[in-house]
Amino acid sequence: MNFIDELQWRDLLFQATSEDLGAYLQDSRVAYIGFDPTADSLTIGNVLPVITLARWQRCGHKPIVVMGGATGLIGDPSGKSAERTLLDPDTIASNIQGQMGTFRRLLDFDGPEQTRAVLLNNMDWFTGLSFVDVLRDVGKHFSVNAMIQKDSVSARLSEREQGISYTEFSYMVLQAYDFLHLYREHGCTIQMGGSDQWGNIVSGIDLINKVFPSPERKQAHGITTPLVLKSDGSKMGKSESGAVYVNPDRTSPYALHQYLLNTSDDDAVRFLKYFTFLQRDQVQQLEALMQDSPQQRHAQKALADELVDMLHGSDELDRAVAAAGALFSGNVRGLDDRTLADLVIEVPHTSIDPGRLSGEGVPLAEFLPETTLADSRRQAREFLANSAISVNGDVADPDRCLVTTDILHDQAILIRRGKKAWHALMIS
RNA sequence: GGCGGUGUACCCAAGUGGACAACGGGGCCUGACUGUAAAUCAGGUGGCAAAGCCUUCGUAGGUUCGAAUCCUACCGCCGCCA
Repeated sequence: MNFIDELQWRDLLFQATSEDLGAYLQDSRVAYIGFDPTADSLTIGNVLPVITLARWQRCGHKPIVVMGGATGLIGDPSGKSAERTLLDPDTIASNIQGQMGTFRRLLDFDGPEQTRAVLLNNMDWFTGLSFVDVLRDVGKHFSVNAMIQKDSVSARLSEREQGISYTEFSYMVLQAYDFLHLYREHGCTIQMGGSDQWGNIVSGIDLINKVFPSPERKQAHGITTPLVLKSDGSKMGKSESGAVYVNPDRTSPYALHQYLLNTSDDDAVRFLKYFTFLQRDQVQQLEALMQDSPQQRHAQKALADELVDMLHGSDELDRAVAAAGALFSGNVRGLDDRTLADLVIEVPHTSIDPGRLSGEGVPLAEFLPETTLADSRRQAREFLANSAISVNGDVADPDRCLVTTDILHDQAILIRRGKKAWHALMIS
Protein backbone atom coordinates (compact mmCIF):
# COMPACT_ATOMS: atom_id res chain seq x y z
CA MET A 1 0.00 0.00 0.00
CA ASN A 2 1.16 3.50 -0.73
CA PHE A 3 2.35 5.30 2.36
CA ILE A 4 0.34 8.41 1.65
CA ASP A 5 -2.89 6.45 1.17
CA GLU A 6 -2.10 4.62 4.36
CA LEU A 7 -1.73 7.88 6.29
CA GLN A 8 -4.80 9.32 4.69
CA TRP A 9 -7.31 6.67 5.65
CA ARG A 10 -5.90 6.73 9.15
CA ASP A 11 -6.39 10.50 9.33
CA LEU A 12 -2.71 10.82 10.05
CA LEU A 13 -1.81 13.15 7.21
CA PHE A 14 -1.81 16.67 8.52
CA GLN A 15 0.43 18.56 6.12
CA ALA A 16 2.73 17.67 3.26
CA THR A 17 5.00 19.82 1.16
CA SER A 18 3.58 18.45 -2.05
CA GLU A 19 0.22 17.30 -3.37
CA ASP A 20 1.56 14.36 -5.30
CA LEU A 21 3.94 12.75 -2.87
CA GLY A 22 2.12 9.55 -3.65
CA ALA A 23 3.79 9.33 -7.03
CA TYR A 24 7.17 10.19 -5.55
CA LEU A 25 6.80 7.37 -3.07
CA GLN A 26 6.31 4.74 -5.76
CA ASP A 27 10.02 4.19 -5.35
CA SER A 28 11.70 3.35 -2.10
CA ARG A 29 12.77 6.51 -0.25
CA VAL A 30 14.53 7.47 2.94
CA ALA A 31 12.78 9.46 5.67
CA TYR A 32 13.74 10.52 9.16
CA ILE A 33 12.10 11.65 12.34
CA GLY A 34 13.97 13.29 15.18
CA PHE A 35 13.43 12.50 18.84
CA ASP A 36 14.35 14.66 21.77
CA PRO A 37 15.99 12.74 24.59
CA THR A 38 14.29 14.77 27.30
CA ALA A 39 13.21 11.70 29.28
CA ASP A 40 14.55 8.19 29.67
CA SER A 41 11.40 6.77 28.16
CA LEU A 42 9.06 7.76 25.40
CA THR A 43 5.49 8.41 26.42
CA ILE A 44 2.56 6.76 24.76
CA GLY A 45 1.99 10.06 22.95
CA ASN A 46 5.39 10.09 21.35
CA VAL A 47 5.29 6.55 20.07
CA LEU A 48 3.03 7.82 17.31
CA PRO A 49 6.00 9.11 15.29
CA VAL A 50 7.76 5.80 15.87
CA ILE A 51 4.75 3.90 14.63
CA THR A 52 4.60 6.25 11.68
CA LEU A 53 8.17 5.33 10.86
CA ALA A 54 7.23 1.67 11.18
CA ARG A 55 4.40 2.16 8.68
CA TRP A 56 6.87 3.87 6.42
CA GLN A 57 9.13 0.89 6.65
CA ARG A 58 6.31 -1.54 6.00
CA CYS A 59 5.50 0.39 2.87
CA GLY A 60 8.94 -0.47 1.57
CA HIS A 61 10.89 2.60 2.59
CA LYS A 62 13.90 3.21 4.79
CA PRO A 63 13.43 4.90 8.17
CA ILE A 64 16.08 6.83 10.04
CA VAL A 65 15.68 7.58 13.72
CA VAL A 66 17.66 10.61 14.77
CA MET A 67 18.28 10.91 18.45
CA GLY A 68 18.74 14.53 19.36
CA GLY A 69 21.83 14.10 21.47
CA ALA A 70 22.99 17.54 20.34
CA THR A 71 19.68 19.27 19.78
CA GLY A 72 18.48 17.90 23.11
CA LEU A 73 21.20 19.97 24.72
CA ILE A 74 19.61 23.07 23.22
CA GLY A 75 15.88 22.56 23.58
CA ASP A 76 13.21 22.99 20.93
CA PRO A 77 11.12 26.12 21.49
CA SER A 78 8.26 24.77 19.33
CA GLY A 79 5.09 24.68 21.32
CA LYS A 80 6.88 25.72 24.47
CA SER A 81 5.85 28.89 26.21
CA ALA A 82 8.89 29.10 28.44
CA GLU A 83 12.60 28.68 28.06
CA ARG A 84 13.61 25.17 28.86
CA THR A 85 16.16 24.09 31.36
CA LEU A 86 19.20 22.57 29.75
CA LEU A 87 19.96 18.93 30.35
CA ASP A 88 23.47 17.82 30.98
CA PRO A 89 25.23 15.48 28.53
CA ASP A 90 25.21 12.49 30.88
CA THR A 91 21.48 12.68 31.35
CA ILE A 92 20.98 12.98 27.61
CA ALA A 93 23.14 9.95 26.99
CA SER A 94 21.25 7.80 29.45
CA ASN A 95 17.92 9.09 28.14
CA ILE A 96 18.90 8.02 24.65
CA GLN A 97 19.78 4.63 26.04
CA GLY A 98 16.39 4.43 27.71
CA GLN A 99 14.46 5.24 24.55
CA MET A 100 16.45 2.93 22.33
CA GLY A 101 14.52 -0.18 23.32
CA THR A 102 11.30 1.17 21.92
CA PHE A 103 12.86 1.87 18.54
CA ARG A 104 14.42 -1.55 18.39
CA ARG A 105 11.09 -3.15 19.13
CA LEU A 106 9.01 -1.24 16.62
CA LEU A 107 11.42 -0.96 13.73
CA ASP A 108 13.32 -3.59 11.82
CA PHE A 109 17.04 -2.94 12.04
CA ASP A 110 18.08 -6.22 10.41
CA GLY A 111 16.20 -6.37 7.13
CA PRO A 112 17.50 -5.76 3.62
CA GLU A 113 19.58 -2.62 3.19
CA GLN A 114 16.90 -0.81 1.22
CA THR A 115 14.41 -0.81 4.09
CA ARG A 116 16.67 -1.44 7.07
CA ALA A 117 16.13 1.05 9.87
CA VAL A 118 19.03 3.18 10.98
CA LEU A 119 19.50 4.88 14.31
CA LEU A 120 21.75 7.93 14.46
CA ASN A 121 22.69 10.48 17.08
CA ASN A 122 23.08 14.01 15.80
CA MET A 123 25.78 14.53 18.38
CA ASP A 124 27.98 12.55 15.99
CA TRP A 125 27.96 15.24 13.33
CA PHE A 126 27.63 18.27 15.53
CA THR A 127 30.64 17.61 17.76
CA GLY A 128 33.00 17.97 14.80
CA LEU A 129 31.64 21.36 13.83
CA SER A 130 33.15 24.56 15.02
CA PHE A 131 31.07 27.60 15.80
CA VAL A 132 32.80 29.61 13.11
CA ASP A 133 32.21 26.89 10.49
CA VAL A 134 28.56 26.79 11.29
CA LEU A 135 28.16 30.55 11.11
CA ARG A 136 29.94 30.64 7.76
CA ASP A 137 28.52 27.56 6.02
CA VAL A 138 25.09 27.24 7.57
CA GLY A 139 24.22 30.56 9.15
CA LYS A 140 24.68 32.34 5.85
CA HIS A 141 21.65 30.56 4.47
CA PHE A 142 19.35 31.65 7.23
CA SER A 143 17.54 34.92 7.14
CA VAL A 144 16.81 36.22 10.58
CA ASN A 145 13.87 38.02 9.06
CA ALA A 146 12.39 34.67 8.11
CA MET A 147 13.34 33.01 11.36
CA ILE A 148 11.48 35.47 13.51
CA GLN A 149 8.35 34.89 11.45
CA LYS A 150 8.18 31.25 12.49
CA ASP A 151 5.39 30.53 14.92
CA SER A 152 7.72 28.89 17.39
CA VAL A 153 9.84 32.02 17.60
CA SER A 154 7.31 34.78 17.07
CA ALA A 155 5.10 33.42 19.82
CA ARG A 156 7.95 33.86 22.23
CA LEU A 157 8.96 37.25 20.88
CA SER A 158 5.50 38.73 21.20
CA GLU A 159 5.13 37.63 24.80
CA ARG A 160 6.51 40.29 26.96
CA GLU A 161 6.66 37.91 29.92
CA GLN A 162 8.79 35.27 28.36
CA GLY A 163 11.42 35.93 25.77
CA ILE A 164 13.62 33.48 23.95
CA SER A 165 17.31 32.96 24.38
CA TYR A 166 19.74 33.01 21.49
CA THR A 167 20.29 29.34 22.23
CA GLU A 168 16.73 28.28 21.64
CA PHE A 169 16.42 30.70 18.78
CA SER A 170 19.17 28.74 17.07
CA TYR A 171 17.40 25.44 17.50
CA MET A 172 15.85 25.46 14.05
CA VAL A 173 19.25 25.99 12.51
CA LEU A 174 20.47 22.80 14.13
CA GLN A 175 17.45 20.79 13.10
CA ALA A 176 17.71 22.15 9.57
CA TYR A 177 21.32 21.10 9.55
CA ASP A 178 20.29 17.59 10.59
CA PHE A 179 18.15 17.32 7.51
CA LEU A 180 20.93 18.66 5.31
CA HIS A 181 23.40 16.20 6.78
CA LEU A 182 21.06 13.24 6.29
CA TYR A 183 20.25 14.39 2.80
CA ARG A 184 23.91 14.51 1.94
CA GLU A 185 25.15 11.44 3.76
CA HIS A 186 22.16 9.10 3.75
CA GLY A 187 20.12 10.13 0.73
CA CYS A 188 17.31 11.14 3.04
CA THR A 189 14.78 13.33 1.22
CA ILE A 190 11.86 13.33 3.63
CA GLN A 191 11.42 14.51 7.14
CA MET A 192 8.34 13.60 9.11
CA GLY A 193 7.10 14.76 12.48
CA GLY A 194 4.20 16.09 14.49
CA SER A 195 2.39 19.15 13.26
CA ASP A 196 4.40 21.31 15.66
CA GLN A 197 7.51 20.40 13.69
CA TRP A 198 6.33 21.93 10.43
CA GLY A 199 8.37 25.09 10.83
CA ASN A 200 11.55 23.17 11.59
CA ILE A 201 10.98 20.80 8.70
CA VAL A 202 10.48 23.63 6.25
CA SER A 203 13.66 25.26 7.54
CA GLY A 204 15.54 22.10 6.67
CA ILE A 205 14.11 21.96 3.18
CA ASP A 206 14.99 25.62 2.65
CA LEU A 207 18.53 24.98 3.73
CA ILE A 208 18.87 22.04 1.35
CA ASN A 209 17.47 24.13 -1.47
CA LYS A 210 20.04 26.83 -0.83
CA VAL A 211 23.01 24.54 -0.47
CA PHE A 212 22.14 22.50 -3.52
CA PRO A 213 21.38 24.54 -6.62
CA SER A 214 18.31 23.62 -8.54
CA PRO A 215 19.37 21.47 -11.50
CA GLU A 216 21.27 18.82 -9.58
CA ARG A 217 18.93 18.77 -6.62
CA LYS A 218 16.64 15.99 -5.55
CA GLN A 219 13.73 17.84 -4.00
CA ALA A 220 13.31 17.29 -0.27
CA HIS A 221 9.89 16.90 1.33
CA GLY A 222 8.12 17.09 4.65
CA ILE A 223 5.10 15.32 6.09
CA THR A 224 3.44 16.03 9.40
CA THR A 225 0.96 14.11 11.50
CA PRO A 226 -1.76 15.72 13.60
CA LEU A 227 -1.39 16.43 17.27
CA VAL A 228 -3.07 13.65 19.21
CA LEU A 229 -5.74 15.00 21.50
CA LYS A 230 -8.49 13.21 23.32
CA SER A 231 -12.05 14.18 22.58
CA ASP A 232 -12.26 16.11 25.83
CA GLY A 233 -9.40 18.29 24.60
CA SER A 234 -6.81 16.95 26.99
CA LYS A 235 -3.54 15.49 25.88
CA MET A 236 -3.33 11.80 25.11
CA GLY A 237 -1.08 9.94 27.50
CA LYS A 238 -1.74 11.84 30.67
CA SER A 239 -3.32 9.93 33.50
CA GLU A 240 -4.08 11.14 37.00
CA SER A 241 -0.85 9.60 38.15
CA GLY A 242 1.19 11.40 35.53
CA ALA A 243 2.39 10.64 32.04
CA VAL A 244 1.94 7.20 30.56
CA TYR A 245 5.32 5.88 29.53
CA VAL A 246 6.24 2.96 27.34
CA ASN A 247 9.17 1.72 29.41
CA PRO A 248 7.86 -0.98 31.75
CA ASP A 249 9.83 0.30 34.72
CA ARG A 250 7.94 3.61 34.52
CA THR A 251 4.51 2.39 33.47
CA SER A 252 3.84 -1.29 33.84
CA PRO A 253 2.32 -3.19 30.91
CA TYR A 254 -0.70 -3.69 33.13
CA ALA A 255 -1.07 0.03 33.78
CA LEU A 256 -0.65 0.81 30.10
CA HIS A 257 -3.25 -1.77 29.18
CA GLN A 258 -5.64 -0.32 31.72
CA TYR A 259 -5.06 3.20 30.48
CA LEU A 260 -5.89 2.23 26.93
CA LEU A 261 -8.84 0.10 27.95
CA ASN A 262 -10.36 3.17 29.52
CA THR A 263 -10.20 5.14 26.28
CA SER A 264 -13.40 7.04 25.71
CA ASP A 265 -15.80 5.69 23.07
CA ASP A 266 -15.30 8.92 21.18
CA ASP A 267 -11.59 8.28 20.79
CA ALA A 268 -11.34 4.53 20.46
CA VAL A 269 -11.70 4.17 16.71
CA ARG A 270 -9.53 7.15 15.96
CA PHE A 271 -6.77 5.80 18.19
CA LEU A 272 -7.07 2.38 16.58
CA LYS A 273 -6.26 4.04 13.29
CA TYR A 274 -3.45 6.07 14.76
CA PHE A 275 -1.70 3.53 16.92
CA THR A 276 -2.28 0.05 15.56
CA PHE A 277 -1.42 -1.82 12.41
CA LEU A 278 -4.93 -3.21 12.10
CA GLN A 279 -6.17 -3.02 8.56
CA ARG A 280 -8.99 -0.91 7.33
CA ASP A 281 -11.60 -3.68 7.30
CA GLN A 282 -10.60 -4.79 10.80
CA VAL A 283 -11.00 -1.28 12.11
CA GLN A 284 -14.36 -0.90 10.39
CA GLN A 285 -15.49 -4.17 11.88
CA LEU A 286 -14.53 -3.00 15.35
CA GLU A 287 -16.29 0.29 14.75
CA ALA A 288 -19.47 -1.55 13.82
CA LEU A 289 -19.16 -3.78 16.88
CA MET A 290 -18.78 -0.76 19.06
CA GLN A 291 -21.91 0.81 17.70
CA ASP A 292 -23.85 -2.39 18.26
CA SER A 293 -22.71 -3.06 21.76
CA PRO A 294 -20.55 -0.29 23.20
CA GLN A 295 -20.57 -1.96 26.60
CA GLN A 296 -18.43 -4.76 25.18
CA ARG A 297 -15.69 -2.21 24.41
CA HIS A 298 -14.28 -4.26 21.58
CA ALA A 299 -12.46 -1.27 20.15
CA GLN A 300 -10.84 -0.36 23.45
CA LYS A 301 -9.80 -3.95 24.04
CA ALA A 302 -8.28 -4.18 20.60
CA LEU A 303 -6.42 -0.92 21.12
CA ALA A 304 -5.07 -2.01 24.50
CA ASP A 305 -4.15 -5.49 23.31
CA GLU A 306 -2.47 -4.31 20.14
CA LEU A 307 -0.37 -1.66 21.81
CA VAL A 308 0.72 -3.72 24.79
CA ASP A 309 1.60 -6.55 22.45
CA MET A 310 3.49 -4.15 20.21
CA LEU A 311 5.43 -2.50 23.04
CA HIS A 312 5.89 -5.33 25.50
CA GLY A 313 5.14 -8.62 23.74
CA SER A 314 2.42 -11.22 24.03
CA ASP A 315 3.61 -12.66 27.35
CA GLU A 316 3.28 -9.32 29.05
CA LEU A 317 -0.08 -8.82 27.40
CA ASP A 318 -1.35 -12.14 28.76
CA ARG A 319 -0.17 -11.24 32.23
CA ALA A 320 -1.80 -7.84 32.09
CA VAL A 321 -5.10 -9.37 31.02
CA ALA A 322 -4.89 -12.08 33.69
CA ALA A 323 -4.08 -9.52 36.36
CA ALA A 324 -6.99 -7.34 35.29
CA GLY A 325 -9.33 -10.32 35.33
CA ALA A 326 -8.45 -11.13 38.92
CA LEU A 327 -8.37 -7.57 40.12
CA PHE A 328 -11.69 -6.53 38.66
CA SER A 329 -13.60 -9.67 39.52
CA GLY A 330 -12.23 -9.23 43.03
CA ASN A 331 -11.65 -12.95 42.94
CA VAL A 332 -8.10 -13.07 44.15
CA ARG A 333 -8.39 -16.01 46.49
CA GLY A 334 -8.54 -18.43 43.59
CA LEU A 335 -5.26 -17.27 42.08
CA ASP A 336 -2.34 -19.63 41.87
CA ASP A 337 0.84 -18.49 43.54
CA ARG A 338 2.60 -17.62 40.31
CA THR A 339 -0.13 -15.27 39.09
CA LEU A 340 -0.42 -13.79 42.56
CA ALA A 341 3.26 -12.93 42.52
CA ASP A 342 2.81 -11.17 39.18
CA LEU A 343 -0.15 -9.29 40.42
CA VAL A 344 1.47 -8.09 43.59
CA ILE A 345 4.08 -6.17 41.65
CA GLU A 346 1.44 -4.64 39.38
CA VAL A 347 -0.20 -2.72 42.19
CA PRO A 348 1.28 -0.46 44.86
CA HIS A 349 2.86 -2.67 47.45
CA THR A 350 4.73 -2.58 50.72
CA SER A 351 6.22 -5.20 52.97
CA ILE A 352 4.90 -6.25 56.33
CA ASP A 353 6.48 -8.16 59.15
CA PRO A 354 4.39 -11.32 59.65
CA GLY A 355 4.83 -10.93 63.39
CA ARG A 356 2.34 -8.09 63.37
CA LEU A 357 -0.36 -10.37 62.04
CA SER A 358 -0.09 -13.05 64.71
CA GLY A 359 -2.63 -13.36 67.50
CA GLU A 360 -5.25 -10.62 67.36
CA GLY A 361 -3.57 -9.16 64.30
CA VAL A 362 -3.58 -5.49 63.40
CA PRO A 363 -6.80 -3.45 63.03
CA LEU A 364 -7.36 -2.19 59.50
CA ALA A 365 -8.49 1.18 60.80
CA GLU A 366 -5.02 1.64 62.20
CA PHE A 367 -3.10 -0.05 59.48
CA LEU A 368 -4.59 1.51 56.33
CA PRO A 369 -2.69 4.82 56.65
CA GLU A 370 0.51 2.81 56.27
CA THR A 371 -0.63 1.78 52.82
CA THR A 372 -1.38 3.88 49.78
CA LEU A 373 -5.09 3.52 50.39
CA ALA A 374 -5.71 6.04 53.15
CA ASP A 375 -4.01 9.21 54.30
CA SER A 376 -5.11 9.12 57.90
CA ARG A 377 -6.92 6.96 60.39
CA ARG A 378 -9.91 9.25 60.16
CA GLN A 379 -10.08 8.57 56.45
CA ALA A 380 -9.49 4.87 56.99
CA ARG A 381 -12.48 4.69 59.34
CA GLU A 382 -14.55 6.55 56.81
CA PHE A 383 -13.70 4.05 54.07
CA LEU A 384 -14.39 1.13 56.37
CA ALA A 385 -17.73 2.61 57.37
CA ASN A 386 -18.61 2.93 53.67
CA SER A 387 -17.74 -0.73 53.07
CA ALA A 388 -15.19 0.52 50.61
CA ILE A 389 -12.37 -1.68 51.88
CA SER A 390 -12.01 -5.33 51.10
CA VAL A 391 -9.37 -7.86 52.05
CA ASN A 392 -8.58 -10.53 49.49
CA GLY A 393 -11.83 -9.72 47.75
CA ASP A 394 -14.13 -9.77 50.79
CA VAL A 395 -15.63 -6.59 52.19
CA ALA A 396 -14.10 -5.77 55.56
CA ASP A 397 -16.09 -4.84 58.68
CA PRO A 398 -15.10 -1.56 60.35
CA ASP A 399 -13.37 -3.46 63.16
CA ARG A 400 -11.71 -6.00 60.91
CA CYS A 401 -8.15 -7.00 61.78
CA LEU A 402 -5.50 -8.35 59.45
CA VAL A 403 -4.40 -11.76 60.70
CA THR A 404 -2.05 -14.52 59.71
CA THR A 405 -4.77 -16.49 57.96
CA ASP A 406 -5.32 -13.65 55.50
CA ILE A 407 -1.99 -14.39 53.88
CA LEU A 408 -2.39 -15.94 50.44
CA HIS A 409 0.14 -18.53 49.35
CA ASP A 410 2.48 -17.50 52.16
CA GLN A 411 3.33 -14.36 50.26
CA ALA A 412 0.83 -11.53 50.30
CA ILE A 413 -2.43 -9.94 51.32
CA LEU A 414 -4.42 -7.93 48.80
CA ILE A 415 -6.39 -4.98 50.06
CA ARG A 416 -8.73 -3.01 47.86
CA ARG A 417 -10.35 0.38 48.32
CA GLY A 418 -13.40 1.08 46.20
CA LYS A 419 -13.33 -0.64 42.87
CA LYS A 420 -9.93 0.03 41.49
CA ALA A 421 -7.44 1.04 44.15
CA TRP A 422 -5.37 -1.90 45.34
CA HIS A 423 -2.53 -2.34 47.74
CA ALA A 424 -0.53 -5.50 48.18
CA LEU A 425 1.16 -6.41 51.44
CA MET A 426 4.12 -8.61 50.87
CA ILE A 427 5.14 -10.82 53.74
CA SER A 428 8.79 -10.28 54.49
C1' G B 1 11.56 55.54 44.65
C1' G B 2 6.03 57.26 45.62
C1' C B 3 0.75 55.84 45.97
C1' G B 4 -2.91 52.05 46.20
C1' G B 5 -4.35 47.03 46.41
C1' U B 6 -3.67 41.99 47.75
C1' G B 7 -1.85 37.20 50.22
C1' U B 8 -7.38 32.17 53.50
C1' A B 9 -7.12 24.76 52.90
C1' C B 10 -5.27 21.08 46.38
C1' C B 11 -7.39 25.52 43.17
C1' C B 12 -10.90 29.70 42.97
C1' A B 13 -13.16 32.30 46.75
C1' A B 14 -16.35 34.16 51.36
C1' G B 15 -15.25 35.71 56.14
C1' U B 16 -12.97 42.07 58.84
C1' G B 17 -12.76 40.66 67.42
C1' G B 18 -15.94 35.45 70.06
C1' A B 19 -21.24 30.71 67.64
C1' C B 20 -14.55 29.44 62.64
C1' A B 21 -11.39 23.59 61.31
C1' A B 22 -13.35 28.49 58.65
C1' C B 23 -19.80 29.79 53.64
C1' G B 24 -19.83 28.62 48.41
C1' G B 25 -17.80 26.57 43.77
C1' G B 26 -14.15 23.44 41.29
C1' G B 27 -11.15 19.31 41.92
C1' C B 28 -10.36 14.82 44.51
C1' C B 29 -12.19 10.32 47.38
C1' U B 30 -16.28 6.92 48.67
C1' G B 31 -21.27 5.05 47.76
C1' A B 32 -25.68 4.21 44.19
C1' C B 33 -26.39 3.58 38.92
C1' U B 34 -23.15 1.69 34.80
C1' G B 35 -19.53 -0.80 30.42
C1' U B 36 -13.35 -1.09 34.96
C1' A B 37 -17.27 4.45 30.83
C1' A B 38 -19.77 9.23 30.45
C1' A B 39 -23.76 11.77 32.70
C1' U B 40 -26.54 11.98 37.24
C1' C B 41 -27.61 11.59 42.53
C1' A B 42 -25.87 11.06 47.88
C1' G B 43 -21.94 11.51 51.43
C1' G B 44 -16.90 12.92 52.59
C1' U B 45 -12.54 16.12 52.03
C1' G B 46 -6.44 19.22 58.53
C1' G B 47 -4.82 15.57 62.43
C1' C B 48 -5.60 12.63 66.87
C1' A B 49 -6.12 8.13 72.20
C1' A B 50 -12.84 12.18 69.08
C1' A B 51 -19.47 14.81 72.83
C1' G B 52 -12.82 16.44 73.81
C1' C B 53 -7.91 17.97 72.26
C1' C B 54 -3.99 19.73 68.83
C1' U B 55 -2.27 22.31 64.29
C1' U B 56 -3.85 25.70 60.16
C1' C B 57 -5.96 31.86 57.15
C1' G B 58 1.94 34.93 53.62
C1' U B 59 6.21 35.25 57.90
C1' A B 60 7.66 37.07 62.74
C1' G B 61 6.22 39.70 66.81
C1' G B 62 2.39 42.57 69.63
C1' U B 63 -2.69 44.24 71.70
C1' U B 64 -6.79 41.32 73.95
C1' C B 65 -9.97 37.04 78.60
C1' G B 66 -10.24 35.76 73.23
C1' A B 67 -7.52 37.17 66.51
C1' A B 68 -8.16 34.68 59.89
C1' U B 69 -10.26 39.46 61.63
C1' C B 70 -6.87 45.01 65.28
C1' C B 71 -1.43 46.99 65.56
C1' U B 72 4.03 46.74 64.02
C1' A B 73 7.83 44.94 61.02
C1' C B 74 9.20 41.84 57.16
C1' C B 75 8.40 38.85 52.64
C1' G B 76 5.63 37.81 47.96
C1' C B 77 2.23 39.24 44.10
C1' C B 78 -0.78 42.98 41.27
C1' G B 79 -1.91 47.86 39.57
C1' C B 80 -1.01 53.33 38.97
C1' C B 81 2.67 57.33 39.05
C1' A B 82 8.02 58.53 38.60
